[in-house]
Amino acid sequence: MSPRRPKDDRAPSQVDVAKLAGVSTQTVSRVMSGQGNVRGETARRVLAAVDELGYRVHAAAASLASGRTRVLGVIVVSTDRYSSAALGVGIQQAAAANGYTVSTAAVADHASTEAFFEAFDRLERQGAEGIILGVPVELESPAMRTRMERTPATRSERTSLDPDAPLAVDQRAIARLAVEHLLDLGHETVWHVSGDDYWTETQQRSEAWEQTLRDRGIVPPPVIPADWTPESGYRAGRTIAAIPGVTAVFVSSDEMAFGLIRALHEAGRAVPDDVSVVSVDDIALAAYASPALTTVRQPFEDMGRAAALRLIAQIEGHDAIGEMPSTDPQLVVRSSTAPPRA
Amino acid sequence: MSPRRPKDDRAPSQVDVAKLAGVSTQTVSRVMSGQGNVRGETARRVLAAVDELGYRVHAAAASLASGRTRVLGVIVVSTDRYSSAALGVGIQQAAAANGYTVSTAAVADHASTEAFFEAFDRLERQGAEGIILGVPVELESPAMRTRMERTPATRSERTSLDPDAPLAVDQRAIARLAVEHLLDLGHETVWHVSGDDYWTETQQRSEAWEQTLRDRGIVPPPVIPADWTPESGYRAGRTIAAIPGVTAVFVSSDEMAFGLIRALHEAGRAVPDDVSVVSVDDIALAAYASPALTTVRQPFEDMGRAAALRLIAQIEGHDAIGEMPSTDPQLVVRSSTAPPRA
DNA sequence: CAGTCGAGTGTTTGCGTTCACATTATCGCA
DNA sequence: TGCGATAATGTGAACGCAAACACTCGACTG
Repeated sequence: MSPRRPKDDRAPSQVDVAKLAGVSTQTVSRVMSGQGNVRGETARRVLAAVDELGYRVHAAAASLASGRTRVLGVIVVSTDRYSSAALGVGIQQAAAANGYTVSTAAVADHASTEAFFEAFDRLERQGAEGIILGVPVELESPAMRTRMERTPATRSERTSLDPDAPLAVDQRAIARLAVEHLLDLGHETVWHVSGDDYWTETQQRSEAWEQTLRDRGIVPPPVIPADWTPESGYRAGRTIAAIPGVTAVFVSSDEMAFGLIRALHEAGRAVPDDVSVVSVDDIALAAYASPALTTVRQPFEDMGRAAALRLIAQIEGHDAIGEMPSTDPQLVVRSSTAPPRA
Repeated sequence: MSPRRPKDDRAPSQVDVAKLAGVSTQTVSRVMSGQGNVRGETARRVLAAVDELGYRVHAAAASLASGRTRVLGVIVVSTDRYSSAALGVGIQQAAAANGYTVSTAAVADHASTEAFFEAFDRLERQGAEGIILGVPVELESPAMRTRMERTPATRSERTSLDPDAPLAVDQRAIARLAVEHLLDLGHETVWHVSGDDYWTETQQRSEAWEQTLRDRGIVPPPVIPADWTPESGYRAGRTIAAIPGVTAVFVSSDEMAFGLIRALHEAGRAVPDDVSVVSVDDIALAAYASPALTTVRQPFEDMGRAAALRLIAQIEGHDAIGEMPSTDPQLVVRSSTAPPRA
């Protein structure tokens, strides 16, 4: 049953298949790429030969001849962070569904621009026809511009290439949802633990948090900076625990919320009895925190899918592939929020 | 400053560089692949031309001519599970350090064998020179055998390519560490919430858990099955809460432990006062659970690194690249365990 | 001082495919 | 019954690079 190979141990080629099926290589090519214009009977003969020889298209050769690779590049932060993983799942799905392969390059969290470009170039050299940027990076530099001229790129959190394009997920809406929930519960003000400054999301959420407070005539307290990690959330929690009168906190990720709540508890502040906490993401563990996290869900998988579809559309020169998944943030109320103590 | 391109818009090729530098294409090739035997002065001239034209090696052409792609394939479960993400980080590192690119294919959690083979074939066609299997799969089938003859594959949890090779991380040691910790604390027996049956780890841990109990003359209670997700941990927790007299549980992942502990709390059983819990993995959030999880750490990143290095060594035909990262499991005692109530 | 070696460089060939075009079969319709 | 149109197939030439081999030249050997 093992496919018989040509005498030398080289893998069977189109020529071998053509010979066995009694057709030209061009016909084999047509059958393999499914581009029609082949009689059913002929196609069947070719397929039989393919099967017998165990032939498979040599991607490098095909790509050399056609100029296409059907490879999507992804640059991600080298981390086990939930958001990256979930984004990846969506990207993979969309890519596979459209016959693309995904090539990944990871860069350290606060990598230098050079490290980033290196990753970009590695993917480009590898033949990536488009690149999804899952890391915060300045698109306006000349170096980035020339690269993007050659190879289309898209940022996973944007709706288009244009650096001013609206975000795929409205980050301001996220902050507004969180802050208003807290305010509506009766809290007098809301403190904010932000994510890492390098990320666009961070700034947008901070601004919207501030704006929402001001809209209600509240003077915002200072932002407490952190960097997405649970450890940084813990540190922020200690800071907050030392400030008297804090009853509500908007923290920019669930992972930080875990650290924050732990620090609060250690300091004798109960959540939500003394302090209410709203975070962002709705990771799988959010529902199983103690208390279960009230959080604003970001549809990471959908974002990944959307980014991939966007890029594929651009590569192939049409406007859209199927419908873009909707990516509206959504407040999920659980047990980490409550009205302030009377 | 923008690199001048040849008149037609095609990307510059080796020929263009050769012409500009006044050498043969072969010399350009030698310079690009850094294989020496080129006079410093000549190399400099070539590099200058490369720079001026913005030339980059065309991977597909190079790979067609040389028969090498320097691509590593990875098949992972399409999930945001912590272990997969961390494994990926290690793989990326090792690959990049050795000049390899990583191509990923994701399959659903309980995908059919066909879906798996499809992913494998996609990577192979894409030119992967070796494939890391991050999913549980039967290596003994004929279909798998013929594939592995062509393309070396290794399972991320094993120490070598050999399907019977010992596990990279001693799963029995993990279970033993967990169970003995609980027993030494004074618990009379230890219940076990297992992971998904498809995974090798699951069976090994169950066996070692059982064995460790028997070695101390304890008859093991029935295993409570789960599937790695926090939800399944929660369900297992409800089951356990309904059983009187349970004081110690060994649960096969931190993520399940979150669910388990939540269910226990809801049922009025305190952790660790009423029930002690030891889990496995030591994910980033483990230290921030309430209570902080006592867990057996698995060095996922190192496992990923080791798998990649192993594969690269085999691809290149030498025995080892640098030292293999050590991958010993390690008990991390935090606050989810305590002696049984008097 | 002829012979040998090796570093540096060039020439030719082939990798396995697809593209553009040429050719041949097939069909419908007047 | 014949003619044009269209479908099915074949032919030759790239695609951009590295492998294999050939060549040149200076340095070193004995």
